[in-house]
Amino acid sequence: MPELPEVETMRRGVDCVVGSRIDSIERPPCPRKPISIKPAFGKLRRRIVGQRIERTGRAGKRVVLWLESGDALLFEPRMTGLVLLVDPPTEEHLRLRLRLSGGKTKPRNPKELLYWDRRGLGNVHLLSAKAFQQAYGLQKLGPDALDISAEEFAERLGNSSRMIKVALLDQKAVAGIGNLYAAEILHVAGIHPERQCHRMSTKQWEALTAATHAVLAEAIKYEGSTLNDGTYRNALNKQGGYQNEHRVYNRAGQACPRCGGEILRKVHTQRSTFFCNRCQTKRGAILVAQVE
DNA sequence: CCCCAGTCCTGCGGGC
DNA sequence: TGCCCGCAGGACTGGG
Repeated sequence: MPELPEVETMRRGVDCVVGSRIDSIERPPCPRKPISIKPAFGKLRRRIVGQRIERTGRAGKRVVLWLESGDALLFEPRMTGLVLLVDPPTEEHLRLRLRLSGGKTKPRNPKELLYWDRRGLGNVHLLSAKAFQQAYGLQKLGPDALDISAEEFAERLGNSSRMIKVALLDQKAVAGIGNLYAAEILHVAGIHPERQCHRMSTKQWEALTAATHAVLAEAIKYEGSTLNDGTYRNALNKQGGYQNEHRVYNRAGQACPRCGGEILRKVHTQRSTFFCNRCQTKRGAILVAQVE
């Protein structure tokens, strides 16, 4: 589930590792299939041990640690991965442990950085700066959803016949939006999820852009969404709070908080979509995006 | 190129 | 009480 707000919360949580040096990396004993690590563990270890962490970043739904060598160490949590500074939820799903030294003492001086992943769909990749550009440049990964403009949105998706809900999940078009926030964003924008991209008006692209920025910024403020399975945590193993603010996600059968209509669930490209059938209109009036 | 179905993975909850 | 199966959705692959 981690989407942009959760990954950005993780990044902010581990930002205090900047200035630290990586003393060692270990793979804790794990009875399960190991997560994907590239390059192979031994080579990755040789390239990162002894390196100072210069800064943190985010590439779509990946946390990036930039090393003094210029290499980028990427953590991609996919569904159930966590980047942590403290003890993980369970020992058995702990996949990597980086031991750190030096670095800042405020707000805290982390001694280790952990990668934990229950389902193990996530991965850890080390890329040179050049390889990073090739893999995550604007050709491969769209503009970040926090920054994208209405013009960029329209330029990248305006000719597509896809439904807007499906297109929002395309990381090449816009980076960072997943199934949960696509539903929330479209509800705030007042746009029906089945609206085809090439039928969207300029005003709708503007409403979509405003809703995207507003919903994601609000979700970051709440430190992301921890769903019923309780998996998602920030770097200090604390739950997010945005799940209590969801307008439509996982709320099929309940009343729309804006108009009182019934929230529906439909499946598009094998993913659940939640929306209000009354105030998210396929055509007609565009509602003003309102985020409290 | 564009688009979509299938795939991986684990834990949970519904049905029986 | 236990078993089975469907579902959750990140990103990638292959095929139409």
